[in-house]
This record gives sequence, structure tokens and C-alpha cells, in this order.
Amino acid sequence: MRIANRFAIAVHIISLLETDENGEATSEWMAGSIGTNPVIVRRISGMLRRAGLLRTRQGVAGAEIERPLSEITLLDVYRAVNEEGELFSVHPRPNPLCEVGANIQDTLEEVFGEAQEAMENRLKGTTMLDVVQDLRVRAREKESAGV
Amino acid sequence: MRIANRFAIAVHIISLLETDENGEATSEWMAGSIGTNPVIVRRISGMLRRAGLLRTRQGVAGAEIERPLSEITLLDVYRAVNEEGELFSVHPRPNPLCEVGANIQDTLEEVFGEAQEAMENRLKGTTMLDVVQDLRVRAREKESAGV
DNA sequence: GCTCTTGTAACCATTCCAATTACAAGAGCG
DNA sequence: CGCTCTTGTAATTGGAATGGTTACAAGAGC
Repeated sequence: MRIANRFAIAVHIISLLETDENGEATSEWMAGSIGTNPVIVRRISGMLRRAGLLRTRQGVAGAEIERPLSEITLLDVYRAVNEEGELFSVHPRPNPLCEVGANIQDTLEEVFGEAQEAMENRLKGTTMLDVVQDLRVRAREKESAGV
Repeated sequence: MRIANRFAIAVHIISLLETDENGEATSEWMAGSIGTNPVIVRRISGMLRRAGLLRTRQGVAGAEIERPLSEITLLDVYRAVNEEGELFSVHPRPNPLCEVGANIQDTLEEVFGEAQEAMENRLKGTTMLDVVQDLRVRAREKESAGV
């Protein structure tokens, strides 16, 4: 089971908006860079807007990023496109008459919660500014490697 | 998107086998404690067997745990029931002619890999022995609370 | 041989997701 | 105003993963 493509696409969208200066980043154009459908871009942009990360206007191409990139962490983006809070799930109906079944949910929720927290803390440690800078470094490396 | 119930069920199965002494842990009985179907138990037991965590014999109830519980981490169990290695997925066809599209996969794979690693390291830090002991502590607490 | 059990295939229903079509509505320009 | 481009969103489709279930072959042991 995997985290949906939406997360990566959302990061891609914000990265594209950052380098867009003239409001030329239409959903169609972004879809071309991402390799998907314009409706997917608009749908995910809507999630980012509802999470307070973007401001969009119907009928107007492009979007404004609501916060400095250094204040948008990957965890913010992750949560914007994953309404489901729990990464792990525990079977819902263990038998309360069995010593294991009666306690397994509490035991697992604790350690599962900590594992999810570890993952989220790592995401929190990277901002969209880091991502955009890394993209530029990689682009420069390719260029100097002679392409 | 969530990690399948299988992971929690697998932990549950091993916990039940640990307290089973007389080979009475049939898949039917375990299914009763878990709140699922005997076939699910056998299917997940098979994954644990193929991962080298259990030894089962067709026709014989119960299973032997192949290693001391202190040497089975939750990461071992997690990997046994999740053949899919990558937690995060990146959209597969970004446009190589776009500076963002050309580099986003590498950028994301790096940070996504680290986030997954953080989660897995937390799972690695808990063994099945910890789980079983925690289950016993919780059972004792409930008992002394007067049930 | 009889019965219990496991291992596994096959099938179904549900859920989640990406892709797509369709269309209402806003923006801006002539 | 009318035309065109764009966004926002609903609806539908197809595919994949998952859990549940039935069915049955085969091993174990009395």
C-alpha cells in the first residue's frame, strides 16, 4: 500500500508555481509537466487551496502561494492531500474475551502512532524552499555535465 | 491511504502463537480472537512463513515461531506482509523538457526515502517481545482495576 | 478410514485512485 | 455585450488492492 501520487503531484504543482512569474501556469500547462490530466491538477490545487497553501481564482490562470516557501513543509503538503489521518490501521473487532484481543488495539495504536510520527517529523524537516533549491541544483549539475 | 490490516493481524497472530502452548491455536480459533476469517489467518500465516518467521505444517494446528521474540522486530513483520517496498509513490511520467519535471523524481525519491526510513527505524525499535510484554502489562492493569 | 486441519485457488464486494468527459461560472479583451 | 480562455466540480469509468467467503486438495493423527 502506497501514499497516493497526489502528494508528489502537489509538490510538483507548488514547484511549478514558484517559477511561474506571469501567471502562465495554467492547469493544462502544469499537467504537461507532470504527465497527467488538467483536471487532476485543478483537483489537487483545490486541496492545496482548502488547506490554505494557495490562493486561486476561478477563470484566472496560475495561483499565488500563500506563504513563503520556507514556511511550507512537506508535512503541510502531505496533510493537505491526505485527509485520512492514520497511516496504519488496526483490525476493528478483536475479541475482548481474549487477553490478546482485548489489548492489542491499544498496544498497536501506540507504536503505530510513533512510527507515523517519525515519518511525519522527517517530512516536517524539509520545506518547499529546500525542494525548489534542490531542483535547481540538480538542473545546474545536469547542465554543467553537458546536456 | 493506509497500511493494510494485514500488518496488525500478523502481529496479533504471532502474539497468539506465543501464548499458545499445546498447539491449540487453530486458524479458526485465532480468527475468533482477531475478528476475521480463518482463511485470512492462514493467508497471513503463509506470508510470515515465507518470510522465515514461522514454521507451519499442513494439517497440524498451531505454528512454531522460528526466532526468539526478542529477535523479531515489527519491521520484520511489516516487511513480511507488505511486498510493496515503497511507501510513497512519485508520478511516473514527468516531462523531461521542463526543469521541474526533469528533476522532481530524484528530489522526491530522496526525501521520501528518508521519511520511509524514519518510519521503518521506529518499527525496528520494537520487538515482538516488547509487544507481548506490553499486552501482559495492559491485561494486568485491567485486572487490578477490578474487572 | 474418518475427522480435523492447513494451503491455496477462485470469486465477489468494497474502497481508493487516476483519468476522462462534461458543464457551469468567472475573467478579460475586442 | 459576445467571444474565448480558464477554473471548479460533478459524474463516470477502469484498474488495483483488500478483506471476506466458498471450495477443495492434501497432510496428520487417531
